[in-house]
Amino acid sequence: MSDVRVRFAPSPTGYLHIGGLRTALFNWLYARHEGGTFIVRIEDTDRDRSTDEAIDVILEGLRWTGLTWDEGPYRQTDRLDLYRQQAMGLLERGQAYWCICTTEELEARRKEAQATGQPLKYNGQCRERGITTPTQPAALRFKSPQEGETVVEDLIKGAIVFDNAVLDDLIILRSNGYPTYNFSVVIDDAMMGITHVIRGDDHVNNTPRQVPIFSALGYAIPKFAHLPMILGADKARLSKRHGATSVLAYQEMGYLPEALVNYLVRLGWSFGDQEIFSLTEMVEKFSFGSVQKAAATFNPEKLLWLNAEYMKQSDPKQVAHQLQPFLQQQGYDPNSPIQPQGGLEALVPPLRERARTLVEMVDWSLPYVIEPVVRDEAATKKFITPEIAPSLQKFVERGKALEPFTKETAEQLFHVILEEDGLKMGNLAQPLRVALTGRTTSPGIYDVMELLGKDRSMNRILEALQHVSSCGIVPTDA
RNA sequence: GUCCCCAUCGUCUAGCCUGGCCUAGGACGCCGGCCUUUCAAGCCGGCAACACGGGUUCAAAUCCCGUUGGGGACGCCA
Repeated sequence: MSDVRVRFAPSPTGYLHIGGLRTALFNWLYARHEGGTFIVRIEDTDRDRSTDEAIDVILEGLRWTGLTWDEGPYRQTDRLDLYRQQAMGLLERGQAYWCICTTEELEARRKEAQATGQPLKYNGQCRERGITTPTQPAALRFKSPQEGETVVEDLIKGAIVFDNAVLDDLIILRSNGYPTYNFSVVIDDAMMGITHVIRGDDHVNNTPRQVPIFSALGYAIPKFAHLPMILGADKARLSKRHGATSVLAYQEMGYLPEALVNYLVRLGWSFGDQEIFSLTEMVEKFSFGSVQKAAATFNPEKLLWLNAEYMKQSDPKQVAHQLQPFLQQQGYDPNSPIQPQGGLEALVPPLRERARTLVEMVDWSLPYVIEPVVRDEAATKKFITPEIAPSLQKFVERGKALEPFTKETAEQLFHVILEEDGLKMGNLAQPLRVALTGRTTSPGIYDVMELLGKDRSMNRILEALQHVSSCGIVPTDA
């Protein structure tokens, strides 16, 4: 194992979203590529917005996509003493100071600065006050360097130069005693020996604020890699407005985790013209050098295509397994005798040519797993006609005697009847399809019959013929 | 407003670092055709981009500068 240590550090204020998952993925890929350690750390220092439910959901999302972690999940709220201790050290060494400006004052100043077009920067009012023992609520601020420049050597974007004059004296300890993000992240990255900070590029501007804290504390500065953002179709940062952004929502919509991950890795990373990568391949081929600098737009159509590709390439048994819970939601009972011939996995090869998600596949599956079949009225009326009824009748009579009843023997019978009755393929196939499945679209009818088996196939045709007889058009003794 | 980042088909991208092989390649989507018992799938073909302006050079998508456009950040959020 190499000494590379990376972390995914979500804040548990909501679900795991697409952007977060992509960040986690790139951390994971780099860790695995280098044989390093992937750490999960929950940044829950915002005690108003953090919830345990959110932690569960985030971890569940990570598990679903197979991004296994080696250490953690650590929680920052378990480490509060550590941050306070480090903050006090800074205070003692004169690298931090108490600030008694109230939130209201700060807010008012910000508003005014905004209105007059001034920089929205803390004015340093308390910097020289030298408050040693505050008698009112006070926050601790870090004395940021105000001269010179800070250069961040980003692994993706290259060197980024910041004039230190733009740096705020940022709050590191809130008046409630909790550390703020920019402080706890530094302490943890340092103490956990993080070697590479891989995060969204909405954090680039935080980097020059964090670097001086590492230095003030005497810690080594990690390497940074800032990933481009993922945008919605309107080019705005991906958010709820853009529809589903929760990772688990994709699970519910019937996406395969491997497909989602594959889609996400290609949002910002590429390897020549290759589109499809197994997890192993991604790990092997990943490098920061081929990570895009520009933001990417999330394209649900391409995700759909990839998902369809994965369903086609996966082991049918595996797909059937993933399909089952979705089917059960629609009333399928795995213990019922009503099963496709060959089991659920026999359904997968014909249906995956027609479905792009597991949810779509469920709809195609219904005729084979639910009795009685749901019949489309219009289709039945149109195709199950008095004219074709005798041929269907004949199909049943002879079909009953077929042994074995397979798609091959069904096909033979079909052709015999075509010839005898002088019919074209379409004349008989479409009525048969409607009789068997209740709908006008399905896999090839021989496949359908094999999936249904002899008894159910014959019964379905008979049921359909009832429709003709109940209309009183032709008598039938079926 | 200030700071930072970015810029190849509608979208994801290859090419850029190490200028000529680029008449700019692939993929999604779209359009057309083939196949065909329906719907798909599959196969074949088509439309479609180097943001703009200046340099540098024999030669620029590739290097430099500027403009424009887009994104991000500016919290006692993370």
